[in-house]
Amino acid sequence: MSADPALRREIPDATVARLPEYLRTLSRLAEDGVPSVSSEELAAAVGVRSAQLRKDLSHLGSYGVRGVGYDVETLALEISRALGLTEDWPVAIVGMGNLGHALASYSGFVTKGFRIVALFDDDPALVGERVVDIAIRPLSELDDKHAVDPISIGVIATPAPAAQAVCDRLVGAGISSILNFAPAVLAVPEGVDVRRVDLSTELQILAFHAQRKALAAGHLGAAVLS
Amino acid sequence: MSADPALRREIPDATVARLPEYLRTLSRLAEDGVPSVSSEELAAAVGVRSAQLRKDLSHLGSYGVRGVGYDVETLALEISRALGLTEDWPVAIVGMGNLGHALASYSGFVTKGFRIVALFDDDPALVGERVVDIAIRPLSELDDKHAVDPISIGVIATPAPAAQAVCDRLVGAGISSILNFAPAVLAVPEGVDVRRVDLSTELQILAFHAQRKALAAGHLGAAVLS
DNA sequence: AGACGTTTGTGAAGCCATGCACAAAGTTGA
DNA sequence: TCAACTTTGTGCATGGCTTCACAAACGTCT
Ligand SMILES: NC(=O)c1ccc[n+]([C@@H]2O[C@H](COP(=O)([O-])OP(=O)(O)OC[C@H]3O[C@@H](n4cnc5c(N)ncnc54)[C@H](O)[C@@H]3O)[C@@H](O)[C@H]2O)c1
Ligand SMILES: NC(=O)c1ccc[n+]([C@@H]2O[C@H](COP(=O)([O-])OP(=O)(O)OC[C@H]3O[C@@H](n4cnc5c(N)ncnc54)[C@H](O)[C@@H]3O)[C@@H](O)[C@H]2O)c1
Repeated sequence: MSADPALRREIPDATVARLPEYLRTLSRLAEDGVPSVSSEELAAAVGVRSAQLRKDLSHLGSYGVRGVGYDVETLALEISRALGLTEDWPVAIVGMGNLGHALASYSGFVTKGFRIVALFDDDPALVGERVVDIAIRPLSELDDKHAVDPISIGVIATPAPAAQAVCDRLVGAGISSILNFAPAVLAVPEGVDVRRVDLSTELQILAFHAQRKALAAGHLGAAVLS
Repeated sequence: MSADPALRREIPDATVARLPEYLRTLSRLAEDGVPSVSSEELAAAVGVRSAQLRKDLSHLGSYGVRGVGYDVETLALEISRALGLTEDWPVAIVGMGNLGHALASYSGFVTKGFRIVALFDDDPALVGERVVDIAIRPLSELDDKHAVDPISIGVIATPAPAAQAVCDRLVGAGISSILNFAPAVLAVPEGVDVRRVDLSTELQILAFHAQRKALAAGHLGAAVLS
């Protein structure tokens, strides 16, 4: 009678980070009418080793069939459940500048259980504007809004100097999952989860490797060999 | 006479990923006129352990002074050099939709050696439009453009189905560093570096932890104990 | 029914990253 | 000049993740 291992065991962070990619690939296969895949095929499509894929999936339970592979629909459903995507996650975006607008009008994540329910910005010029049918409100209305329609995830798309203050408000309103686009480190109480997406960091990592490649190709070592 | 260790030794990926954050924090301290920091202070500001900070920095060389700490300006410069930010990195963006526009008009990364030199989009309605003084061109002009003004880093902001084709063109033009915003796994030849930024993945990881917290708080275990 | 080929699930080993603890190295003050 | 204090740089232990390799499990074909 032991239920879903996803809810009992601990799933390693590294595995959780890969599950969305597995799910996306499985969804595409399902659309294409593919009924089942082997770990080898799926791993190739995702760009990981098959052993890693199998170990990752083993943390969710045993949904494969030996000698055959995995049923695409079943596996997709199980990953969705493990990630919590069978539930509905109301999202609020704070900071409706360039990025906030792009995020709000982005249809990509509405499809997967994430639903934008509120948009906030303190600029009077923006308050009242409607984006995808949701009116932008001042952040001071967060609590009211929150009372009517709960918010699970807060997205911060304000400039960096405002990020901590915005974060504090979100946490104060009981939101414990935050996605931060501002280049700032946020201090939050225990139990609150912050993930950061940073453009600049990604470019800098690319630059590092590009430099290494340039040095390796151009002048080996760049310095004397001795 | 052994030169800059950053160029000789291997710097662990995990360290490279943290260097941009150290650099950002150091830049802020420099602006505030802070002359030096201890590993303890800097680590606290960035949100890591001081031991980890010291080990990370030790991969670049020995730029601290025992009993004192690190000179803010010097350390910032050394990290910049290690990351390759003392050079200039010309960037091209492909796909000037919502996200592409936001990226192009984002001033945040122009400041750090990254310079947007070309914008591409195949939509005739967009071609010719100027964003931050750069005209949008069709992707077919990539090679010409490239010949005149070299491009080091390509940013893909097209829909997922077009991503692989766009990627192939970029690689064909000799670009070996790619930042991909489309939810697609890109196949590239060896030596080409691809990093992906995925909104959806980040939200799904947040959802996973939110679900775990909800289960832990609400009904411990959710299933029978036996 | 039984043998054969295929693929999963997982112990075990190896690898990398993190955290600890301290000697070495520097500063300050007497 | 020397002792006391501070902080770095690093050897070592620890823990987690990845990869290997294979027995167990399943389907298929005769
Ligand atoms: N635009 C991009 O492509 C991009 C890329 C990566 C990161 N970022 C980061 O995302 C954030 C937003 O970028 P952007 O280009 O959209 O900036 P932006 O200036 O266009 O928009 C910021 C918005 O936040 C609002 N705001 C400021 N303080 C606020 C507060 N206290 N409460 C509520 N709203 C507030 C402003 O009114 C403005 O509308 C920045 O931190 C930026 O560094 C942007
Ligand atoms: N908008 C967001 O906030 C957001 C967030 C996360 C990820 N993304 C991803 O970023 C990508 C772009 O998102 P968007 O909202 O800007 O989409 P969009 O539809 O607004 O823009 C896509 C642009 O790409 C262009 N394009 C299509 N095929 C092309 C080709 N072969 N060559 C050159 N240009 C081409 C189109 O003409 C269009 O202008 C998508 O993959 C999306 O999933 C967007």
